[in-house]
Amino acid sequence: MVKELDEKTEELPDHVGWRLWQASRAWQAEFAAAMRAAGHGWFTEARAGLLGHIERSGIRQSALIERSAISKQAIQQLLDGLEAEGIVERLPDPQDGRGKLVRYTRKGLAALRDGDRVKMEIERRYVDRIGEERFTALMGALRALAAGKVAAMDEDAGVAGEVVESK
Amino acid sequence: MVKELDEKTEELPDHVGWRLWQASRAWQAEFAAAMRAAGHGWFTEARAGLLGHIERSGIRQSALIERSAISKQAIQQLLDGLEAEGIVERLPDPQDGRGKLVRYTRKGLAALRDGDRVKMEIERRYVDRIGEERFTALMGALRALAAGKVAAMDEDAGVAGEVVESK
DNA sequence: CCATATAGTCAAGATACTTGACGATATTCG
DNA sequence: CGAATATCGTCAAGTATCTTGACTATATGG
Repeated sequence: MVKELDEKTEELPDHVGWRLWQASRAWQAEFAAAMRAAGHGWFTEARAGLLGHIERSGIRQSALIERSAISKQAIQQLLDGLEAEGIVERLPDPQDGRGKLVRYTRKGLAALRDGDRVKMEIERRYVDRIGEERFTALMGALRALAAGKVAAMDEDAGVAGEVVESK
Repeated sequence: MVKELDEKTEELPDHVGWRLWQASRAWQAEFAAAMRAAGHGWFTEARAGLLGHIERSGIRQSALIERSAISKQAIQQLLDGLEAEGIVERLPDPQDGRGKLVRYTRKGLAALRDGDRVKMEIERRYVDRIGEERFTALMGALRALAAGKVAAMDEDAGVAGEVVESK
């Protein structure tokens, strides 16, 4: 089944961008597969990213928009989908007649717990695979990279909107 | 303009999947921006990913499909776009009446050179940012992860093109 | 009260994929 | 040889994600 690429020794990419992409895709595929296996078939990457920004206690939709680097319309569409799946619900904000509160349903909270568990399992597998030391180095480098990216800005708050991104 | 997120100290994601995604996206954005700045306005992330698999000497479309983890139809659509932009051209394969050869045009080769230069520049910036040692550790860990993935999954023939090289 | 900003929605479209169906060519094998 | 089968590329249609523009409803600050 495996192709005999060896015969030609193709030079496949090995620069940092490719490696990051490759690793990121692999993680996402593993996570999504595990979530689907856990019965959360509605799970997608974009939704995962959004859910990561919704606190257990709920959040105002406008606040959600601020911290997710994508357009409010995109978020709305994602929320529409999640609401239809019964993961979150939207209630009117008693504090503001314009606003809405986004909250997990019970089903959503269960999914959240499974998500945390799956993440830990994947992380454990990663450590098994490459060793604790290497894994720590990986995380350190990735964190440093992320921090360095915003080193230009001192304001911690200003950073949040940018770094948080949608995922 | 700056939001006061500090007051709540939101716990932003910090697991390995998030970090990988974040780093991958940042790299791609940086690369695409630099390419567009270099006059290659047709450049997008998806196209970049595909172009990375096309050798200077050209490649059979079917071979391209094998090593790109997406469907052949998606690749075809990307190639359609690249062909329309004049980056690649498709010629009939003299060896196989069904097949086609995908080759860079002169314009495509120029873009490729710029791409290599940009990659090196980004890598240099990364090293400046987090230090040579950390960067080396990052690459080592990512390579190890990719290599370990092959051993871990065997039902993954579909992405053979992606992982085979890791040995 | 009025001007303006904010919260959310609706609509349309672009990009990057997917699956399914299909015709044309190659290969294998009775 | 010729028929079954596999491969190569294409066409068509649909999904997921994200965009911009236009709009309504509510809030806020002179």
